[in-house]
Amino acid sequence: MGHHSCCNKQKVKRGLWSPEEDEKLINYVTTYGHGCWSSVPRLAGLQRCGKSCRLRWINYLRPDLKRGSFSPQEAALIVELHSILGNRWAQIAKHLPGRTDNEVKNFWNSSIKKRLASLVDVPALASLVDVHNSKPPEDAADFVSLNVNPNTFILSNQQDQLYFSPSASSVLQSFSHDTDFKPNPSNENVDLIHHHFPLTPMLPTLSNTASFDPSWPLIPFVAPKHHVPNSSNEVVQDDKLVNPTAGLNPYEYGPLMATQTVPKLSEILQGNLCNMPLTSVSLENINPLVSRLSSCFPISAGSSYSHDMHVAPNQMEFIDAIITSMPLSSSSSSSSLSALSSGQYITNPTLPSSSWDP
DNA sequence: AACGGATGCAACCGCAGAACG
DNA sequence: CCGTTCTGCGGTTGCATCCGT
Repeated sequence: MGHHSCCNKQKVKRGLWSPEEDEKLINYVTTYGHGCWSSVPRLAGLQRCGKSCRLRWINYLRPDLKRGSFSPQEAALIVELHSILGNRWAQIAKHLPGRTDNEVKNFWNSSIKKRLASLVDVPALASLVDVHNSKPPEDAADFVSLNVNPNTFILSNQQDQLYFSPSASSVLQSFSHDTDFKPNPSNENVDLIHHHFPLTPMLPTLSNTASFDPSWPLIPFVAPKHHVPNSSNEVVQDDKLVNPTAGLNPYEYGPLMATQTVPKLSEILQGNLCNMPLTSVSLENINPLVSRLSSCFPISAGSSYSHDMHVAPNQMEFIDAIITSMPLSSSSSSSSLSALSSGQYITNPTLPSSSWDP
């Protein structure tokens, strides 16, 4: 293996840094700034390459580093951000003050991944990890849903991402019960995570099989006024969804009861879009998503836009939150919806948009 | 106590893109 | 423009430590 160009010019030391080397680097950088890293080792009196100095400073010596164990809140935030950003550790680390990309990456690989692994059966996870670590072909299907618990993981070929359903919140719980973790009461994200993590949605799988995940939070639905069951296997009891696996179109029934299971986000979105009163999104803009979703579900999207349908306020909040919390939402809700419909993003519906500031 | 596997993490590598001359 | 250098990033490695036997 060849070394970096700056390392070939002179004999450089490698491996762990000694306290003396650290002191030299700290003294130099705090006094003069790093400037051009390639000249730092010479000026600081270090027999290291500039790249090594930079890495040591950024990952270990910087005064603003937090160090120490990750808090459960930080862990939850990492899981959340990873579900959105994938392995873009530098981007994730920007949301965690005092943490480096290297630290976040190591934490993910050593701790979170294992905890998530404990949530699913081992052979399934193995295939998941293999798939996730490989680059999907360009022409692959938009989604590769894994044959585990389809509500637990979903893979997108757009960003090589692993998505988690709210069942992943048990990861957070596992961290909370871990005595290694030191809660950080000053973390301003505590409330955010506590309240919003359980609401993390997932993108739809390309499956029209009815499904549900008992861990999904309660998300109320309001049935269309005029709905008439159109197939023999649609069953309504007391105007409430009883069991999505019984062949129902769960988005057409409601409200759900606390004791009942809740459908996938795709079903939720379908229900919301069908009831959408066009307050914030035009039909043109939602068409890509509707057409995609309708390809998965046996209803006609075109015939479902009815202005007199009931729309619960929290339904619109839910959809609006999804739309506005997307990274691209500030420029174009159309592109955001397109991105969602093509599987590019998964987002926390109630995450404040400020969290996405670059 | 000794050993070996597992784990955590600092550090390195190669690559891509930006900056520079 | 174009070649070179620098910077930043993600993947990987290697070693110290931990832990179970």
